[in-house]
Amino acid sequence: MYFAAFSFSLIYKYRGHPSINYHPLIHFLPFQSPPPPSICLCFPVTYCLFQDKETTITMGRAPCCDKNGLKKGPWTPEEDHKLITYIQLHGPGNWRTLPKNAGLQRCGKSCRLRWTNYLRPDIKRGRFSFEEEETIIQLHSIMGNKWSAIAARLPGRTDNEIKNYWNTHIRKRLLRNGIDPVTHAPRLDLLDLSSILGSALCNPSLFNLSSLLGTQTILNPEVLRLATTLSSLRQENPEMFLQHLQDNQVLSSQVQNQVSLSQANQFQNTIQEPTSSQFLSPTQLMQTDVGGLSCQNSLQNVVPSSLDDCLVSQVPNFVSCNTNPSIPDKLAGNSGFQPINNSCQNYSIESVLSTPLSSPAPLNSSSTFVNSSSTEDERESYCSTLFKFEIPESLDMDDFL
DNA sequence: AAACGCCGCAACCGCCGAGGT
DNA sequence: AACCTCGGCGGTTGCGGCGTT
Repeated sequence: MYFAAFSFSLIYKYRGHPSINYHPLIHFLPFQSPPPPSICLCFPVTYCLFQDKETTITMGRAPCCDKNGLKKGPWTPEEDHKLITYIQLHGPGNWRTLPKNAGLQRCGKSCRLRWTNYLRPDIKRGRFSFEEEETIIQLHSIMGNKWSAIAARLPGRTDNEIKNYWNTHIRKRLLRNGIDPVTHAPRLDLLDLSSILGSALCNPSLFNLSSLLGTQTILNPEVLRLATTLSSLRQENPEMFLQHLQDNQVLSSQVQNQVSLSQANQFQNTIQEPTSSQFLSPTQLMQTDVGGLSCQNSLQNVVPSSLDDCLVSQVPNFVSCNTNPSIPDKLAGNSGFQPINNSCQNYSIESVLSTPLSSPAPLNSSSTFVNSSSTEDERESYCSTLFKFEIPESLDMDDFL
């Protein structure tokens, strides 16, 4: 297969060379036979601009390149031109000898990366589509950081590009939605759980501390400690309870209003019992923005039957890890969310907490994406819905992979 | 307008398995 | 069998762009 570049019409601002506008390779025409000489002449090949050192081979293959004196860093248009020209004529591969033959003072590895990640003619550039993003998320939930495998199912996208896109866009969006990008499960540790507790504690009919404490093996100890403290205060000293909530910044404006109302009524149970029609399904819960976490929303529109229900909806992956016999009935299974990792062998709170680059800041930060376009917002909303998918039990992972 | 800090992404680094000598 | 490179991969880095102050 031969390729010939025929258009440099599109402008590309070359990285590292702000003053140079070019695109190294916008279009290629496939040829079933060698391209006509006129096209070949457009890209004259410069052979062997430098002489390789003599390499003495005592065992194994000769070294691919001598790292001394080889250029590193951003590629220049001239280098791209040479590499493209050479590969047009000889095809990719044989990267060890390619730099020498192409007249490049680069390591073969660098040439291969430049070609596969940037210059290859079938690379699709531009923004990822919804479909591509959905595919990436779904494949990542199955394959993990197997970027090459994911890229193999996204024509025109390179593993490097997908990896970058994941780390810079999808990953952050998942975190902001309270979804762990490693396990694809909701992350309680990064949510504003104090708001949950504040909301729940404001409504005694909703709060089941004993059940919550039964989850101590899987919940953040700090959350449990806070829950215990608040529960005690609520019973013993409602005013101090309110103060404690405020000190811990656990009250949103809605919650504060609710607490004030409750306080005025001296914590009499004035809140109507919720009706089943008021409940959000787990799927709906997943679709709510973390900033308006379901339990927080409970004081506005929807009231879960208990804090447990809320937790169950948010923590499907913890269910299978539960070893506490006091909670399986509640935690075991009324979530419509299909956990990705049914096995908890390799899963732990620590693993979640140690997620690289993760930080609570982006999750609740409103500044990170202040300038996000509406499209970005749409993607975020859309992203939340991506976790509704289910993996068929019949799926043969070996075949799939 | 300048300084600063964050973000995105191309490129590099280091590791690994396969295979050549 | 030992040693080596190649090709591929995932993780990380560094720099230019850009928005904010």
